Amino acid sequence: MTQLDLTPGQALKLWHEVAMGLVHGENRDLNLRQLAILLTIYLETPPHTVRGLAKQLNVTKPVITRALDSMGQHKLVERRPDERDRRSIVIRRTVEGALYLEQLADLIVNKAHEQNRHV
Amino acid sequence: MTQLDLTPGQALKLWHEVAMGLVHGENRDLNLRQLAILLTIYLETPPHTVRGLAKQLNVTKPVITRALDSMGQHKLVERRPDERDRRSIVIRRTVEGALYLEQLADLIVNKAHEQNRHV
DNA sequence: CTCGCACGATACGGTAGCGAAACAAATTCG
DNA sequence: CGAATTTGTTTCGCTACCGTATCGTGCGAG
Repeated sequence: MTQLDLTPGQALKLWHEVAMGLVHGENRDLNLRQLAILLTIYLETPPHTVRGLAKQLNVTKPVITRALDSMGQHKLVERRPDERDRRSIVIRRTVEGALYLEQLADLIVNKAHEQNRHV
Repeated sequence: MTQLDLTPGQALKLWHEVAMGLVHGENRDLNLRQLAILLTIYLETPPHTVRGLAKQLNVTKPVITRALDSMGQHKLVERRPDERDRRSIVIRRTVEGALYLEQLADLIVNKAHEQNRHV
């Protein structure tokens, strides 16, 4: 398995490069909180609900609702009713969301590789 | 020199962990854009001016002015007049800003090391 | 000396996000 | 059944940012 060893300097530089890449791109949506929500949905084991996400991220429920609204408009996630308990909804992944995170991963990986050349 | 090799999965997981750390912890209201500005000031070679930062980040000048306002309130950066050209100002680093980024670097490094254990 | 230009700051109108509180609907429990 | 609880949403008042346009000041060419 690839070991992940970073010096503090490398860490900041990597974060800088990626942040610059996101800012440069048309990433005008998706705030840091919303990105954290999106990543939780895609990386943690389902099912995901509003209250569950609110608890994991230590934010209030309306924050999740609003994040789902905006991310739903971009089709990055999908809301489905929970058949077992109709008070709840289940947040599901979408093809578009997976693609979006794939691009983010590529950005990070590429910036990390760039550092190897420059150092 | 430490090589920096990341799989896409590792990249997303790392970004997720760090984003969660920032969201969960006391986020200093620093926007992704503002963080990019702060990192540019600390990682790129000085001197830094409003117009220069605006160009590097591909944003308008008021964005820089406002970011300097809020970061200045937190003492993360400092404005100084440019003696050679009094129309310009020079943005300088502060002890508090360096400390803040040091903590950010630690967060990233720690999350990266945690991944080695879990994988 | 004057006029145009460059620099950073500000005004303005608009959008989006926030927390607290109130809300409707579904479930649970007495 | 009916009351209390849970779940997600909405409302309300507020703050933070944004981009465009404009301003005040300092510089510099003519």
